[in-house]
Amino acid sequence: MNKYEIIANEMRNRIKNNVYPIDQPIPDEVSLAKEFNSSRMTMKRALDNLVAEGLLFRKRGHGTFIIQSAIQDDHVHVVSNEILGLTNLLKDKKIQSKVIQFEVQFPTEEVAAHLSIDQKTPVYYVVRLRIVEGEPYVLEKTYMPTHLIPGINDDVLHDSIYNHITNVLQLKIAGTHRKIRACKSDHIDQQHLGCKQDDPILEVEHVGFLDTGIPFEYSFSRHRHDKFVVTSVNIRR
Amino acid sequence: MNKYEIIANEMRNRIKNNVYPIDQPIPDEVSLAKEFNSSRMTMKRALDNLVAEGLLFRKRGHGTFIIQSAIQDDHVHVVSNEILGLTNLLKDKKIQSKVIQFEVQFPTEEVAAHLSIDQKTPVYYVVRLRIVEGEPYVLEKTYMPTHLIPGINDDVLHDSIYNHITNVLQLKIAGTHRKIRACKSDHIDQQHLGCKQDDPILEVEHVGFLDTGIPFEYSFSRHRHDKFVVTSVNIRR
DNA sequence: TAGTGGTCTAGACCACACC
DNA sequence: GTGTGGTCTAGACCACTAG
Repeated sequence: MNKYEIIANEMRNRIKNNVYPIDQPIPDEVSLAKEFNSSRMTMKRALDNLVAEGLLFRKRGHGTFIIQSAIQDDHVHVVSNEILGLTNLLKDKKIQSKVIQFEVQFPTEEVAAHLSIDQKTPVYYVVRLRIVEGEPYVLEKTYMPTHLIPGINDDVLHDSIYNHITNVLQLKIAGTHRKIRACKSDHIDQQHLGCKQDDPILEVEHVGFLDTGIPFEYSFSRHRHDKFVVTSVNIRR
Repeated sequence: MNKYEIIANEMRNRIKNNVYPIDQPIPDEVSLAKEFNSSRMTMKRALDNLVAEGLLFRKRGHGTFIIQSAIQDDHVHVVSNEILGLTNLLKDKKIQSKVIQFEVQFPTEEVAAHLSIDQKTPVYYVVRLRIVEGEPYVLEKTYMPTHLIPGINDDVLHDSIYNHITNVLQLKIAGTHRKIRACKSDHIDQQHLGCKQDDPILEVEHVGFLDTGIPFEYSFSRHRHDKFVVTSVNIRR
């Protein structure tokens, strides 16, 4: 654990436990740096993290303040935590996967473009229903270049593609680009997610890329509207 | 303009203009710092920004690489740019506002909690249809404590509440917390957004807070599903 | 082992807000 | 003016990767 993380954790606890008055600035950076026996840059970095979390706000020339509305609800960054795949995001829950479709295709122009490949490079097309604690949770449609992610089979699909990529193939996932939108549900959604005909879907379009910068996955995750919310925090700089 | 911003801009241009081979690491931080006549920390900070934008990725012990899929589409951070309100986000477009409802209420428990006030503190309740280039764009339902945001009237509502807050009241908006979800449209959505009965809605729940850390706005923005997408980029650290 | 990015330091000066 | 956060420096050491 780095020093700035240790300091950030301590400060987060203090703030949540009301050690600092909510309507006053917290102590200035120089004093805090002295208290934590760190340089001011390191102290600042710790506070930067809490600012990014939406817990603190800075007023240049004035001080660093607690965001009142942040203390009440414990908001979670779904967006930024979900890089690791569902199996790792919901570690404590029982997750099952039902494979609905699994084939090899030549990609459409759109899929090829998002994967940075040409249309003659074959891709896996996987449709899976992810079931969390016995409840249908999300329907995932995934395209992956076969040459990048070899060895996909039923065992992998029933477990976790992400674990296969990171543990078996020893590849490293670097990040994702996402688009979030609302859609009508189609009959496949209704059949597998158990939603009604007029229930909407929260769709997350997703490009995942490896630590080489190469995209390895282009997917559409279709969520029941009543079971999935994306949260985000934005602090002005 | 700060030095790290200048450097980031230059590097962004170089990357987008293919100055650096896409499958190779870009020059190392020490060399780049020397080239830009900066310290390594400042160089790193410039690159940090490009990493946050989803343009670059770092491999510790190896180098800094270009994310291939990032160069193709010019993805925009809707989430992080929208703090300033619709009028400022879509500056070049013609925006009209139709006031559908405007009253003063005692807040429900939920609204009071999100605004950090008690249920005896009156709030404005405003429902507005925002029309962009003549097309219905979003239906906004907004709660604001009357004592924090005084002087709301029809003129303000037809222009921009955000401009009233920042220019007239001279308050400073610090940031927002958001939740994004899909909903069914109700008859009010259908009537004003011109969507069909089975069209879904992309709803953004939103708490805005001032640079004092005090929440001033709790709102629900209901978007036509075919005209609004939220994008996000996530890079693992 | 050499080279890369990650962290941390101690100090400097600047920009801004309040008195 | 005084005190705050914002930026920047020059250098150090650590952690990781590749050959």
